[in-house]
Amino acid sequence: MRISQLSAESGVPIPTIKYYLREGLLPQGDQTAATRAEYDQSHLRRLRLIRALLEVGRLPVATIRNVIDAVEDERLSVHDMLGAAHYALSTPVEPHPDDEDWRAARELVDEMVADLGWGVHPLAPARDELTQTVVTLKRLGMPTSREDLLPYATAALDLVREQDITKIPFDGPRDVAVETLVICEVLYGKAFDVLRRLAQESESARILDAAPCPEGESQPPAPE
Amino acid sequence: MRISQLSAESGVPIPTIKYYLREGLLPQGDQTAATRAEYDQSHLRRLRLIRALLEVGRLPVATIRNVIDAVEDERLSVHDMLGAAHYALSTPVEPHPDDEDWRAARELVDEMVADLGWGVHPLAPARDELTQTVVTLKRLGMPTSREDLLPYATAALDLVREQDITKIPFDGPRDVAVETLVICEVLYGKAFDVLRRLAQESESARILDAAPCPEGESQPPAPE
DNA sequence: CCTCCTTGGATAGCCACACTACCTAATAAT
DNA sequence: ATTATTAGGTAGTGTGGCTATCCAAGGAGG
Repeated sequence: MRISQLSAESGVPIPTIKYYLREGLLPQGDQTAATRAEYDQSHLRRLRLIRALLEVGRLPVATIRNVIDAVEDERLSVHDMLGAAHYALSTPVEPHPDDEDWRAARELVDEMVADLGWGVHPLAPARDELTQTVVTLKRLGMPTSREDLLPYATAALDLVREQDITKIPFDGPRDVAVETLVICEVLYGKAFDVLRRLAQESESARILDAAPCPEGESQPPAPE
Repeated sequence: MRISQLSAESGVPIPTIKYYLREGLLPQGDQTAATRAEYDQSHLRRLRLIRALLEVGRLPVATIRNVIDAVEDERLSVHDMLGAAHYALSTPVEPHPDDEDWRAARELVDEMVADLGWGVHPLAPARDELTQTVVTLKRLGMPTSREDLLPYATAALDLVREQDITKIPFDGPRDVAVETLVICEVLYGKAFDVLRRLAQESESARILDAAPCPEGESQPPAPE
């Protein structure tokens, strides 16, 4: 398959594909001559993954490249490869260990993870991310205790255990395993996020409809 | 409080504050003279909210303005105001009703929402967002059925019912209600997202440690 | 063999976004 | 009177994700 076909089947313009090639998101095609390269289904698949992470997951290109680099680093065990993918997926946050709020929040996070018995790397960047979120909540006047966070943690664990993790083929080829993991994290993450918004709309409507506006016809969301 | 104090207390540079004022994210201060305006705690509070939505929630400035416009539109009932906030928080997605995959996915979404008995507006943009996600999952070779989605939906509803919604003061002043709702959606949403990643790391480590690498010392996430 | 089209490769430009710098005139504080 | 600060405005900056243009090398049809 040549680049024009790749473009036609994926819906991604040729210059954009070239850009992804330059950026290392897409592996080079099989170059048959100076001005001819052959692409295959794996490229199409990769391209679709890239677009999904960009458009649905809103991940920056640099993040996607980090994930891909981890997949293609043959020296890594599957375990470390998945770890690298997890690391790449988290938004880096610089810690403020000298800030009192930060230290308290970090302690809360670490204690909760420990109490739950989660086997998470002590330097996992997700710990910093969660810490940052807890600090921000405090600054916004909604201080968060372990009791506030625990229901979210157990719900997350349930979903991961019973849904996400069962979908990941740990014994298959390594690239498929990471790809599935990333898809689960990003796309099912998005799905959950949207479902949460839907549930919140439904619940707040339910509560307010105890005393609704006279002719309960709420105006539809005006398009812009 | 003058602008310099506002800047000092929030950590936001003065030019950025001016930018937010221009963009309508921050209400004008109480202008006491041509070159003097007074700001108060509400401005500080709003400023912190803006930064939280920008930095933790990664919401675009335009989205934040939409939320704020809804709050400040006195004509809206609390119900409609919350609806507007929900609408503003969703990423717009243009529907493709002529696409076969899209129609099937949309049907799946609508049926699921109906079966759950959720009182969601039929034109709610979140329906489109979820549809888009389901379509993308299919394109990536992970077709999604209602059974796949349901556990996420019920978990979302549980969390909203027992955590988020209980935090929202529906009977208080309207701005506080929306503000709390937005904080819940964005910040607790972020917290859940991170917790999910932590849970996933923990679970995949647990599975792979059945047959780990010889000296199970996984390398820490290399800092860049 | 000649012509034309596509491709790979490279450079430079574009646009949106979130700021950031600079300027001016008015004023408050000293 | 002098100095510092402010509101208000315009213009510039840096980053990110493309997009446009150019060029030379093939390959395919005639």
